[in-house]
Amino acid sequence: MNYSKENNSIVVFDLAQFDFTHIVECGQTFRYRNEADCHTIFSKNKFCVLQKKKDCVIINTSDVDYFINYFDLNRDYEKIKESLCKYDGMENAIFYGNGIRILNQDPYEMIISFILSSNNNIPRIKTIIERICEHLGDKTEWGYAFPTTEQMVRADEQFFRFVGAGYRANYLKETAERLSDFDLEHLKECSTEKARKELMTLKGVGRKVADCILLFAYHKTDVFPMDTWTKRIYTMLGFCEERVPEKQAQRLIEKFGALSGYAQQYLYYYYRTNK
DNA sequence: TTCCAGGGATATA
DNA sequence: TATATCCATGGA
Repeated sequence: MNYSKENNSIVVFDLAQFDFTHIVECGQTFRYRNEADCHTIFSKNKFCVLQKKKDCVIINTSDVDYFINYFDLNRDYEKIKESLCKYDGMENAIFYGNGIRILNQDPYEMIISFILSSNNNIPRIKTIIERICEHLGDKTEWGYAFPTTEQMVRADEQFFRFVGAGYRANYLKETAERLSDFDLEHLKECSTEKARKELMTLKGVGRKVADCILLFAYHKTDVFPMDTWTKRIYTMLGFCEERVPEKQAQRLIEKFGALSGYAQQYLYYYYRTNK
C-alpha cells in the first residue's frame, strides 16, 4: 500500500485501495461524520480528518502511527481482491466496494458498539453511541471521546435506557462491569475459536456479535458474521444445505478460508446498499 | 398498523 | 442440541 508518513498527517496515494465512503459505510464503524469538503472519523479519544485530493487522500491527525494501524495501511488489499475475485459472485461485490479496508479498532469500543447492534439498525446504533459518548466521555476539542471502562461502569441501567439502548441496557451494564476486570489484550494471542468462546461469555455477545468483534477489533479474518443480510446472501451464493446461521457461517468459512472476513464485508456492503 | 433492523437470552422439549 | 418467543425503539 503506497502512503507517506508526515509529522501530523498521512498521505495515501493508492485510491483503489482506500475509499473513505466505502470504509465507513460498510458497517464496521459508527463514529464518523461526513462534511462537504472533509470527513472525520473517531476512535477511542482520538480523531482524524480526511481530505480527498485529485490523486491522493490526506489524513490529518495528531497520532499518525495510531491511524496507520487503524486504517490497516500496511496491508495490500490488491492481493486480497485478486484472490477473492476467483470466487463466483464476488467480482461485482468487489468492484462495487472497491477501496474497502477492514479497520483495526479498539476492542472495548467494538464490544459496546456491537452489543447495541443486535436487532437494531445502523442509524439508531450511531445515535445511541453518540449519546453515550456525550454523557460519559471526556470533552475534547472536536467533541466527545468514547468513554473509558471507568467512565462506563459509573453509569447505571437507567442511563442506558435513557440514551435509547432499550432492552440492551442491562447487557451494557453487566458487560461494562465485567470488562472493568477483563484482559482484552490477551485475546490477540488466542485462536479465533478460543477468543470467540471467551467473548461469548459476555452478556449480550452471541456468535454474530463476537465475530464482528473478532474481525473489526482483532483482525481475525477467518470469521463470517451472519446477520439478517448475510443469511440472504447465503442462499444467493447458491448454498441451501444449512438453516442454522452458525452452520451457514461454517460453510462460508470452508469456502473463503482466511479471506472470509474480507469476503463478508464486500458481500454485506454490496447487497445491503443495493437491496 | 405492521414490518424491519449487522441478534441474544431464555424456556422448553 | 434445536426451536420458539420475547425483547425497546424508531423509521419505512
